[in-house]
Amino acid sequence: MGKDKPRRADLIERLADHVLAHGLGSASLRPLAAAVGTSDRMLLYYFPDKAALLSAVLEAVAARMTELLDRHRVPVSLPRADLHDRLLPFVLDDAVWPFMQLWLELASLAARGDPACRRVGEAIARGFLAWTAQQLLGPDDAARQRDATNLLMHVEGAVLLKSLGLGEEISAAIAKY
Amino acid sequence: MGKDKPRRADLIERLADHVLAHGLGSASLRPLAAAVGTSDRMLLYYFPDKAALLSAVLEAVAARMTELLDRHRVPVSLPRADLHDRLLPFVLDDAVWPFMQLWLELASLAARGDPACRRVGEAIARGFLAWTAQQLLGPDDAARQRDATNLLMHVEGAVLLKSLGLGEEISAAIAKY
DNA sequence: TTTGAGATGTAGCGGTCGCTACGTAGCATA
DNA sequence: TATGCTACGTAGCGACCGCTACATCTCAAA
Repeated sequence: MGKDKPRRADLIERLADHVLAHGLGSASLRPLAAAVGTSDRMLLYYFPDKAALLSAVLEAVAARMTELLDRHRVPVSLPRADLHDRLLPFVLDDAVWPFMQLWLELASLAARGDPACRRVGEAIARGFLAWTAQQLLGPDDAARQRDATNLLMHVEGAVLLKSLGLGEEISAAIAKY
Repeated sequence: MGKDKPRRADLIERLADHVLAHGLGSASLRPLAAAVGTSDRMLLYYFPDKAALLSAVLEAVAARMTELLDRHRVPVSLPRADLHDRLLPFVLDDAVWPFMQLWLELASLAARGDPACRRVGEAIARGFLAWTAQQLLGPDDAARQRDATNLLMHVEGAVLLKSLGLGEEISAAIAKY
């Protein structure tokens, strides 16, 4: 092992770039292949089928998201309001926004029953939840988990509203939260 | 006027049923036509093109959503926590869930730049916001608007998390909110 | 030098997509 | 009866979809 794997891993990373930039909706084999300088024929040589390819790509995206979150971690526990004030600008930041766009698309497809999107999306969500709970001040784990869930609800509601053009209303509202 | 319009209006309502049930992702002309007992040929007879058809259908869906909200309105103003406790079960209810699925899809497409989804989605969101602010107790309009935005962020974050299978975590968390 | 396995190009299959050309029933009016 | 408009069926176009058959090329091992 370790000989032909690099080619495949390299493909996955570059495909992840394209999916983050353009979404799953325009992730057909031929455009995808063109974007990474190969052919649909070769994508189906390295992956059994399109679903397997997308699963691999989505897992790579999830890994990047985890890395982004870890880089944003602070070594101390924070009160809920303080973590909220850190987290909300993070998810609305331009650098993170492609992930949030894909995150919305995952949620939309999962809501319609797509099993792969449901699986990857739920894993990311639970990771996000654990990341949040771990940095939260609170009397016990259960309380931190509840606070983290509420915090996440608020933050991801902001993502949804921003995608619909309510960014200014969010800015006006969060100062008071 | 008023002669051939009924046929078109009837088509829109039945198409709205199908879009609510199956989403925009599977809203191709031929399946859509089959679902309402006609042909793609006739859909493009009553509508100039697919985009116009979907715009009309989405506006019909928005009208239904507005009607649903109005039926859920209470004649008194409520504190934020009380309105929250009314609103959250509403959006997570099975009868409303098809609207929320479509709502997520709209947000996802709007985030990628689809102008029709952005327009309809933003209109629904602002309607939702006004509906909420109007039922909220508060010192002035600005404060009610801020509270309504925050409440909406929380509630729509719940929609997103539920679609990914975090329904139980939400139930556990909202009791403490 | 032969051989064999991985890597790649070419071409195309059957299907769905949005959309259109064309013909023609039905029916109200002149 | 002749005309003309609305409503609709049939058939198909060109583009794209996921996927595959088949021939070939490369290059290292035997």
